[in-house]
Amino acid sequence: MKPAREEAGALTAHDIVTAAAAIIDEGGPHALTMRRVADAVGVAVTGIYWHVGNREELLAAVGEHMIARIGTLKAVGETPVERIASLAHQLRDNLLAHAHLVGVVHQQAKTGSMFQPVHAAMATELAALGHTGTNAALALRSLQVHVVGSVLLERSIERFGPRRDSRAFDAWLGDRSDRVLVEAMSREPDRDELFEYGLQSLLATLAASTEI
Amino acid sequence: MKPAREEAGALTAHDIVTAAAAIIDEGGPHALTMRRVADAVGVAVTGIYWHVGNREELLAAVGEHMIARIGTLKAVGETPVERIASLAHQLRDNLLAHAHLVGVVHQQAKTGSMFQPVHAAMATELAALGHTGTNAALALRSLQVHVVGSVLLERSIERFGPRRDSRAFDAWLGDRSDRVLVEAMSREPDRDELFEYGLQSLLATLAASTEI
DNA sequence: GGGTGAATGTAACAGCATTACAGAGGGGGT
DNA sequence: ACCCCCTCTGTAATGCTGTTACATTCACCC
Repeated sequence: MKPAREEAGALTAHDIVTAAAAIIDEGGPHALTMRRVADAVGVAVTGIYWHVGNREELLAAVGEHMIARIGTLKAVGETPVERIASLAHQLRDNLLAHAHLVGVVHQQAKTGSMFQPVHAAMATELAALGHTGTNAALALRSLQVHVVGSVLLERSIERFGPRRDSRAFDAWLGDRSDRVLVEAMSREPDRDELFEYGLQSLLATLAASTEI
Repeated sequence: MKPAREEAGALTAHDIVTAAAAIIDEGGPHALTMRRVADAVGVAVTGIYWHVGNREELLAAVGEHMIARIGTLKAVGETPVERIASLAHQLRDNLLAHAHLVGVVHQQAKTGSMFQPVHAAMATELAALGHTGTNAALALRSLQVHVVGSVLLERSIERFGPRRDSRAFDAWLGDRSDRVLVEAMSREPDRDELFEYGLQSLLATLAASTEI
């Protein structure tokens, strides 16, 4: 019998992985079902198992795919601090574009691999600031925590939409005088501003400890 | 017919929620099955639905349970900065004890409610530092991002154990001279040290902007 | 006793991951 | 030409999941 999928006779594992990545991209890992992947590539479920083995292995392959897609970023700016900041921003933008896939990579404890090129680039700038060895490693990891943490936090908020918790505002009203603070906390936060604040804090301590 | 569960004739929603929280605590949200909850409290599956309605509603109730359990923390220390740091540490310890439940709360976008008491306590200290209004709100949220981000990152690492990615080390070897940095990055990070580094960075910027 | 509503159990449905098994198709050996 | 083996795909089944329609028990009130 003629196979259902007309063109491109051979079904490759790569096709499956890209289809799976697309499904996860819109709908999260929860939406990734083997049946759906099979339908997407036009094949029976068992074909998926033949090529990728498992759902877990499929997720692992999707993670590798994501890691490869990050690619190399280019540091821009005059000072080392500016260049580090530019790397962090580029990375964040890249990750936010595929926030669900970041979660997949992270759940496989492969975040380190994903960050490796950026770490290498940042290490150069850190060395210019006088940070090397374990000191530089700590700084790199702190930057990583901040970027990944921000992206992961943003992801799950998106998922549920801006469903504000009404009690928050009321509870704050029982507080003391700072009306502006209360009102600011009851609004949606500006995520870019938040990311920038933490990033600048880290960069400031880096610059400060240089001068010692 | 006599019901299977002998003691405590009345099955309350509270029993179900605590059982569900226990299941999630060891095994993550993935392990929360309606049938498993039913077995845990010694009742048929439909009993669960009668009391809590839904799996989603059950998760929401577990989230509320977790929020209530955080309780009020007590700031200790001489300076406002020390007191804020103590609050952050206490909160982190509390959350780490139930890291899976933090994920549940966060996925319901109710992290704000969970943080409300801590925010109130921190706001007092921030005011002592001269931070009020939108400025203080930004600082509070940055602290929240750091604490929650750290806990969430730690959670998924735990889940998969210390499965180091072998390529990371090899890739770094192709780099330039800093052997100490390479070796430090290939080791497991010290999470406490990492948390402290980011926290102190935030606190430093808080203290610095006071003096302006 | 009769009714009324809360609480529970039985049994079923659809969807999920996974797998045992049977084929189709092609290439190589004889 | 024939056969066999390897790669790949489909059919059908198993056991898990959430959820619900329905019947049943139990306690209380009139």
